[in-house]
Amino acid sequence: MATTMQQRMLDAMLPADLAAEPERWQQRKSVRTRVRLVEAAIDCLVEEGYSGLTTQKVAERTGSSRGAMHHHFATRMDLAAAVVEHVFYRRMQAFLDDYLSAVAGARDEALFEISTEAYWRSVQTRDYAAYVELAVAARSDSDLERVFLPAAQRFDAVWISEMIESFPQWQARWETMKLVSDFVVTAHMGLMLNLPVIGAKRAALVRRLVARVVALLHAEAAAGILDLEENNPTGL
Amino acid sequence: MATTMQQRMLDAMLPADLAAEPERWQQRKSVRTRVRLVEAAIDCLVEEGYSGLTTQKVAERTGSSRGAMHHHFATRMDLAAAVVEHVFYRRMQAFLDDYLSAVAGARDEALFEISTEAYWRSVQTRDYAAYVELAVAARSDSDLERVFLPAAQRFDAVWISEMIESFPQWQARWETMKLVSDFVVTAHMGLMLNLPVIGAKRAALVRRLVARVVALLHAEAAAGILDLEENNPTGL
DNA sequence: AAAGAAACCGGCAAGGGTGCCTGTTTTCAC
DNA sequence: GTGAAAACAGGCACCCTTGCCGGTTTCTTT
Repeated sequence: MATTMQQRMLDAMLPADLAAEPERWQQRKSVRTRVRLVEAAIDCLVEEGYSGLTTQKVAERTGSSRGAMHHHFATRMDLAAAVVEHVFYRRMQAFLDDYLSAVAGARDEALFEISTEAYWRSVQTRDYAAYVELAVAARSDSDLERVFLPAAQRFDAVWISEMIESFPQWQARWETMKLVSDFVVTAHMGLMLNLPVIGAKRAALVRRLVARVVALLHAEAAAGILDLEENNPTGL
Repeated sequence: MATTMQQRMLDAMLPADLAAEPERWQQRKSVRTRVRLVEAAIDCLVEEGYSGLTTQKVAERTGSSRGAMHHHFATRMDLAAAVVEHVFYRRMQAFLDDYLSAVAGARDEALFEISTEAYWRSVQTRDYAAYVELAVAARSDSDLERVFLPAAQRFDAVWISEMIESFPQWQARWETMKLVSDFVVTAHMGLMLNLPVIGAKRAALVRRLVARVVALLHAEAAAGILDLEENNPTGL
C-alpha cells in the first residue's frame, strides 16, 4: 500500500520531461541532456540565487554549448519552469523515501513525530534551498509566479489529499491533520531562514517546541477534544 | 519609561546616515538625498527583488543623476549596506510604535498576545518584505551576508536584551520568553512566505494555533511548570 | 569676493546576459 | 543509402549594469 501511495504522489508531480518512457536513442539522449541542464540550473540557483540562474552559466557548467541550451530551452523562463517542476518532484521523492523508510513498523502514535522529523530533514536539502529561492523570487517576478504558484499549489493539494487518504482512521480529525501539516511546513520554513541569525542552539529549542505542539495536537485530536471551528478557551 | 526603552532600542539600530544631527545646509541636503536614494532602493527591492536593486533604477526613481548616486554610494554594495541598516531601523521603529500604542494600559496577561498580534502586523509591511528579500539574497551572496548577518544579529540582540530588561517580573522565566520570541519570529516568517500557497483561510488557522501556543507558554511559564532544559514528557 | 570643498551631472568603456540565427553532425524513417 | 529531422555548435546584435572620470553648480570658509 505504501508503495502505491508513493507512486501515486510521485506520478502527480512528474515533470513533463520525464513523463513518457523514451524508446529511440535520440529521445533518450535528449532527456539525458535536459536533465543535466536542469540539474546544473538547480546548482546555480542554490549557489547564486535566482538571478544567478543564467543560461550562460548553466551551459558552461554542463559543458554543452549555448546552442544546445537554446535548443532544449528557448528562453531563460523555459528553463526556470523546468527547474520548478523538477524541484517539486525531487522534494516529494526525497521526503517520501525518507519518511516511508522511517515509518516502517512504527506505532500509530509516533507517526506525527516521525513525519515531523522527516520533514525537518527534507528542509535541510539542496532541493529545499532551491525551492526557497524560487518561492521568494516568485514574489517579485510575475512571470515566474505564473509557473511557480500552480506547481506549489499542486504539491500542496497532492500532499493534503494523500495524507487524508493514507490515514482513514483520522477521518473525523482531518481538519486537525491539515492544521498540523500547515503548522509544520510553516514553522520549519521560518526556522530554516532564521537559523543563521538565531543560531543552532536556539533553533533546536524552537524545533522541540514545534514537535511538542504537534504531539499535543495529536493527542488532543485523538481524544476529539479540540474543536478548531470555534473559540474554545479551555483547549489549546 | 516606555519611551526610554523605545529610544534606547532605536538608538542601538540607528543607521550611520542619521547618527549626527546636521547643522549646515549642505549636510542637510546630503542626508535628504541619501535617504531618498535608500528609500527608492527599498522600493526596488520589494518590487523587483535584490537583483532588481540596481544603481540605475534607483537613480532614475529619485530623479537624480547617476553621478549623484555614485557620489553618495560609490558602489552598489555601499547602497545595499545602507539599505540593510535602514530596513532594520525602520522595522524596529514601526514595531515599537505599533506595540507601545497597543499595549497602553493592558493587563500583564495580555502582553504576549498583544505583542504577537503586533508582530504579525509588522510582518505585513513593506519593510519586512525588503527584509525577507535581503535575508534570502544574503544566503547566496557572501558580500551581502557580511553586511546583513551582523545587522540581523544586532537587531536580535537588542530585541532579546530589551525584552528581558522590560519584563523584570519574568526574571525566572527569561528562557521561556526568548523561546516564545524565537517561536513567534520563526512561525510568522514561514507563514508570510507560505501565504500565497496555502491561502488566507488556512493561514488564519495556523496563526490562531501560534497564538494559542504563545498563550499556553505564557501560562505555563507563569506557573513555573515548564522546565525547558530537560525532557519533561508531562509538559507541553 | 575668492578659493576650496561638497553636491551633482552626463558620458565612456568594459563585461555579461539574452534571444536569434546560420551551419554541422548525428540519428531516424523509408 | 538518402532525405528529413533532431541534437548540437558558435557567432552576432542588442540591451543593461557597473565603475569611473572630467566638468559644472552650489555652498562654505576666510
